[in-house]
Formats: sequence, structure tokens, C-alpha cells
Amino acid sequence: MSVTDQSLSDAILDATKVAIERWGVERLTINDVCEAAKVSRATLYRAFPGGKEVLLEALRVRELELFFTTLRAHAEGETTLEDTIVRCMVVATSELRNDQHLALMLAAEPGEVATQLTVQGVPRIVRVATAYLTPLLEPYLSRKDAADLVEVLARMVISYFLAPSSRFDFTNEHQARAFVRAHVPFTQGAMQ
Amino acid sequence: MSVTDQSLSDAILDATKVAIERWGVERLTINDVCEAAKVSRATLYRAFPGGKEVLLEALRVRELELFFTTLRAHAEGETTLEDTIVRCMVVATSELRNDQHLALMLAAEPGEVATQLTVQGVPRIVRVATAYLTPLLEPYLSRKDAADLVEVLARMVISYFLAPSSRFDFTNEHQARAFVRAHVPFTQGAMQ
DNA sequence: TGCAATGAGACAAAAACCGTCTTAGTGTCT
DNA sequence: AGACACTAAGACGGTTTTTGTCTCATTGCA
Repeated sequence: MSVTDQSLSDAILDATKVAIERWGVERLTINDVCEAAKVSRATLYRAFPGGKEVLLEALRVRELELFFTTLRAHAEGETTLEDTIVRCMVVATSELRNDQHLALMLAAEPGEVATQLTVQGVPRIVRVATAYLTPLLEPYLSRKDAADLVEVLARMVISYFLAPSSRFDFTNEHQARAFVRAHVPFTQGAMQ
Repeated sequence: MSVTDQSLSDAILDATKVAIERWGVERLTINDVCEAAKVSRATLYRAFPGGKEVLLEALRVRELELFFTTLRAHAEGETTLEDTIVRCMVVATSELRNDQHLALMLAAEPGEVATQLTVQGVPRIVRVATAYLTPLLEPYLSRKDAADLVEVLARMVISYFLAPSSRFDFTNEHQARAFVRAHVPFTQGAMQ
């Protein structure tokens, strides 16, 4: 039962993603999702009681966790604090640029991304980022320092993603490293 | 007045195109067009009395004529019947592949393209094609033969666009030429 | 000033959408 | 076979969107 539910919910969330990519969140309809998932409306409402809002919220949660799971996997091989941080920044920024993880995480159209991302999205992103990435830094820092650092870095990545700077392009490893050395505590050459 | 009307209508049609590219024809609303055109609803309904249907119909007409105007311009330089035919086929097929002229001409979503294109669209396309392209062939053929040939070729291009063949890819000049020589009357090597 | 064109928005009618519910069908387990 | 869980299909009333029309104030220009 639990397994069936899981795959049904997943299939519906997959379909939601597909439907959003086609119609955009604003024009998304429950029927779109049902058609994409080849599922009746009754079934969808059973899986996600509460309708569209609950569905989108579930999708956001799933995509957000997927995002940070992937990110952590990319950075797990690094062997120093600086390398770990740099890798996280590069991968996170690159993923945000290419994919539309963003639109899915935030369930907002391009125009509203900025608003949603700053006002509503950041706290949750910071929370998940802390939960997923703090362990990566614990070999090098105390738990509290690691958590504090993850939060700061998450905010940095979001800020530079929303408003790119000509000084630092975080998709470029060298520039990301230069940024880290200049501005992140606990790393070589950082301002203390 | 006439000039102003002309540029207003054109601006609205341009906006319609933009809005369709963003939302798709199915989810297109009049307000989308008004916003894209920065025009009030009253103005739009004054320019296109009858609403969405009239608007889309006007867009189809404009895009269709633009398509064949461009096509004729591409083929006007050729100096033999065969070259003219080949060029038309290559350019037409290529344009259809790349752009979404199709969606605009037919005002239909991908799923419905086939239906619309075969049942409703073909007669009109054939009519416009005949009007625009027949003159290109008149140096080589009688008016009647030219018109008949244009119709057949138009149907060929549409058919091979909808259901591509591994034998003949009309975007490839050599393959198009081979097709013409094998199957089009009045050209060298054709079956009579 | 007078005139043509436009923007803004109110308005009712039509359409789309939502969320719930019933019914009938399907497959599974005992 | 019979009970059970699950689903597709679609009817339903209520809500929101969208449509098309209309009025009125404003703008720009002769």
C-alpha cells in the first residue's frame, strides 16, 4: 500500500512537472496533470487532498530535496573545506542556471521568481540547505560553525544568482574560489 | 487613418504571436494579447471585431502570406524548372522544421497539428501556394500545368513534413532533387 | 474648439475550472 | 465465489476567468 502510494504520488508529481513545463504554473490545471499522469481526477485528489496548492507544495518539497541531494553527492568527494565550499557553489549556481529547478521549487513564473525567491523561498531553502549540507562541513568545523556557514553561503549563491556580478561568476570555479578565499571565514586568506 | 490602422493591426498581430509563443494557442487569452501589445481591450476589439477567432484568423492569413512570400523570394533566382522546384521544397521543408510558422498558421497545438493540417489546413495552403508560386513555374510550363504542379508539390511537402520518410529528406537538396527527378513530371528522368 | 482614437474599467453572459461525490469496472486475496 | 481495495469516468453545483460590449474621460491633433 505504502509502496503503491509512493509510486502513484511520484507519477503524479512527475506529471505535474511535465504539465508545468508545457503550460507554466500560472496556466496549470488539475486536468492537465490528470491527463499527463493518465489518472482520473478522483485519484489525484485522493493522493493529494487539498488540490493544486497541496500538489505544488509537495512538488516543491520533492524538487528541493532532490536538488540538495544531488548537490551533496557532487561535493562529497572533496577533501578540504575550501574545495567542498567551492564545489557546492559552482554546482548549485550552474544547476540553477541551466535547469528550471527554480521554477519548480518556487512554483512561480519568471517574472515573480525574484519576489518569491527572496521573500518566501529563502527561509525554506536555507533550512533545507542547512540540513543537507552541514554534514559535509563537519569534518572541518564545529556543528554550529558549519550550519552558520552553510546559511551564509546559501544566501550568497541565491543573491549572486538573482543579481549576477561582473566580479564573481559562481559557475566559474576560479572565480568562485577567489570569492571564497576573499570573503569566507575559515578558509585560507579570508578576512577575519 | 488607413496607415495608422495598418500599424495598429500589425502591432496587435505581433503581440498575438508573442503571446502564443509564451502561453500556447489553447491557453491564449485576449488579455494576454492586450498586455503584450500594450493596448486596451476596447482598442483590440475595435481593430478585430469578433474577438479571438477573427484575430487568430487574421494572424493565420498574415503568416501564411509571409511564408510564401519568403519562399518565392528564395526561389526566384533559380534558372531551371528543376532547380526552382527543388529550392522550393528544400526551403519550405526547412522553414517548417525550424520555426513554428506551422503553429501560427494553423493556430493549433502540436497534438492537433496533424489533424488541422490535413483536414482543414491543406486546401487553404494549396490555394495560397498556387497563387504565390505558380508564376515561378510559368516560364517553363503552361499556366494550368504550373498550377497543377504547385498543388501536387505542396501536398508532397506537407505529407513528407508530417510523416518523414527515410528515403527522402526534403531538407537535403540532393535527396529532394532525386525525388523530383524520379517522381515529378516535366523534369529530367521523371516517369511520364 | 472639435474630432477621431484610445485607455480604463464596469457589466452581464459564457466558459473554464474546482473539489466532491456517485457509479461501475477491475484486479486481488481469502 | 465473494469481499475488498482501488480506480476511471463523469455528473454536480459553486466559484473564478474570460469574453464581448458599452460608457466615459483623456489624449493628440487639425
